[in-house]
Amino acid sequence: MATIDDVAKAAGVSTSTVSYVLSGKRPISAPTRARVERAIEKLGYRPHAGARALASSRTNVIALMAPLRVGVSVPVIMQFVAGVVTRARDFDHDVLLLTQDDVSGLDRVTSGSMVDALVMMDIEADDPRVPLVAAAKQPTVLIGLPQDPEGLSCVDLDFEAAGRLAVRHLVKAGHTDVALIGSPPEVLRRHTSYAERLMRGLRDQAKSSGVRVKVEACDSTPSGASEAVDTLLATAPETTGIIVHNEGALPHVLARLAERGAVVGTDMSVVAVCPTDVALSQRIPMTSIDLPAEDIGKVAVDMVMTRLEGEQPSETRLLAPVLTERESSAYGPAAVHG
Amino acid sequence: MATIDDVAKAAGVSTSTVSYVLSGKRPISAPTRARVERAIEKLGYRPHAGARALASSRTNVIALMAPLRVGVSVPVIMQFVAGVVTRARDFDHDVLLLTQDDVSGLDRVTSGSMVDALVMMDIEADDPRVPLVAAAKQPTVLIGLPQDPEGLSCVDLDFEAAGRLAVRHLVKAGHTDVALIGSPPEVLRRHTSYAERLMRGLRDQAKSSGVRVKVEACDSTPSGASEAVDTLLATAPETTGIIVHNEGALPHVLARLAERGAVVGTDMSVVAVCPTDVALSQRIPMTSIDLPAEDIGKVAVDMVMTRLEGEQPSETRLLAPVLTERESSAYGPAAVHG
DNA sequence: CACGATCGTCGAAGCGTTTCAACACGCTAA
DNA sequence: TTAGCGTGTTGAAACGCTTCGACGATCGTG
Repeated sequence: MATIDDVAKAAGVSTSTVSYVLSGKRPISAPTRARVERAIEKLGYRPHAGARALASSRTNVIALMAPLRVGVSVPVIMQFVAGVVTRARDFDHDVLLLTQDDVSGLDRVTSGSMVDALVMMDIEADDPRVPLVAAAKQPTVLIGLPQDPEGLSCVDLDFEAAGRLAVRHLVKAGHTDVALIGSPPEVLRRHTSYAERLMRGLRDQAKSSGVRVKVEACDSTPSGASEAVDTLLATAPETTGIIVHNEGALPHVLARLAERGAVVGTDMSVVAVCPTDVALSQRIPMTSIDLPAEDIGKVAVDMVMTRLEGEQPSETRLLAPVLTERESSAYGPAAVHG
Repeated sequence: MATIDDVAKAAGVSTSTVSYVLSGKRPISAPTRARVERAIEKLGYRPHAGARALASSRTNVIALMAPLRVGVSVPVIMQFVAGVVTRARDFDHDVLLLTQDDVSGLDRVTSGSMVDALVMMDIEADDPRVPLVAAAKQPTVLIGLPQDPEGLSCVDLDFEAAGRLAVRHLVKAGHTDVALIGSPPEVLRRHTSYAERLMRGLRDQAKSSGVRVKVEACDSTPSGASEAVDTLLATAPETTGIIVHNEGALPHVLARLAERGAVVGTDMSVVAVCPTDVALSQRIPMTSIDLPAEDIGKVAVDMVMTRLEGEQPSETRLLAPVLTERESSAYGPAAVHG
């Protein structure tokens, strides 16, 4: 491999000049720049990442810690990841992938100066990783909201607003008895904050709109979904509007409703909280509140880069929810009869 | 951050001694080792990754190029990725994530010495990336089979054997008219080799078993699946055994079959080629040929590590398919009537 | 016309490791 | 007694880059 010295020799300049051509940190005359660039081209020169990291204490790599196995809906994760990776490239950074359970990886990549910054997904209310990265010298952005962000930046969909929005939509359509089919019990047990935030918004809005609301946890399996639907229909038979916040269970919820003879879009309005493409790939196009996973990933990178260049203060950004009406929701009984 | 010199000073030895304690490349007496280890502990010392890479030309990072967006079933991709990442950790390596479309990333990470080796997923028959990595100094393992591996190692499920196995299973159950609902047209157009290999095995076995076989491409959408089922039932109404090799379409294929009045497991036998957990999360547990994505990812890392330590020759490993009988396949007409 | 800025370039000192050659020491063997 | 050997340790030279301070040349300004 050619080194910067080779390039300098070939171009008839000093190594520092080559370095400044590359980094643009000092003015270089046009002819010199041209000669250097030609030499780089000819030799196929690439700076050695390690050497660069050593000299500049910048790696141009960010770490992304993602839940690679557990229940959390896989397509959603992929979209986050895709957003992070593509946006990172826009900033000329690469992405080192860490798994959620590899907690020691945090120390490894931060203390070892392997990365310039971190992005962590799927944050729990009392996440043990938060204090670790808060102590690191690298800036970190959390996707999700911990109880105590400890000066870290956070970004997420505003699930509380999403809960309110979903209920308002159903109320406006005349429904008076609504329900949530939500996350799996283990997610709730971990106090993953998005689940709780959605419920809070839901309940607030239901209260102020004067409608009844029933909440069911739901495993992301066919049987889990069936069970949730069955108990819902048994314990709150007057329900005509359902909010589903569980991508994995969604198809099975719809299937079970069909089996039970409820026609979604007519007898029963269903609003999903999920990425748009998931909403569109169901048996009928779902009215949904978009979970803009890829955007969130991108915003996370934007935030991390901002903190990397200036000593910006930390911030929390909650993206406003957007509801798109499709074929799974319709006017409910009160509106019909009223 | 503490450096190796700080450790050396604290332990009262030279820096090289500390280095040898860390790497184990030279014998160190027990007492010295103990002193050094204590110093490391006390100072919370971590070697600087960049410095290490510069001096040793080893980064302890491997690159993984994964298709982060397109049609290929997302859960399957995740399993590959999970397999690669966890196995890499077993070898004390981290994973740098590249997206499939970022072809220039290959040159960046190889020429820039950012990684020790590469793993590339979703290889097409005439993949433009193959010559690139073949020219790199880092060893590479391909998940999938290109037309010309150019001395690179490959690993994949033996899809040809899987095709034969699926047909044999259906034939043994008495079916005489079988069909494949396969990959989306765009996958076929790209000549992604697994699709073609499965079809080859399928046709071979059908021929030698004397059964008829019909092949339908299929988009991974509800409508695509419905269409495929409809044309199949229209053009080959005598079909009683279906092989589905399309994770995304699978649920919709089953749904459409149900709508059309075909009872899967009784009127119609269906064999899926997909990861076990996908097979199990359908409306009924599917008879399936497992696509051991996580294992394949792990094997890929094993192979890449082998090539990293010795100058092993390249090899191609095709994993033998395993069929597990569940509730979606049953004895067909010939067996029943015969 | 002399003065200080500004521009473009250079030399050299790091950055924190690994690793090679060398050496000190205590043995054994001759 | 000495040569030779293995064991454990060391000093110093890379590794390839960035960046600081310095310097000559060119410029505008009073």
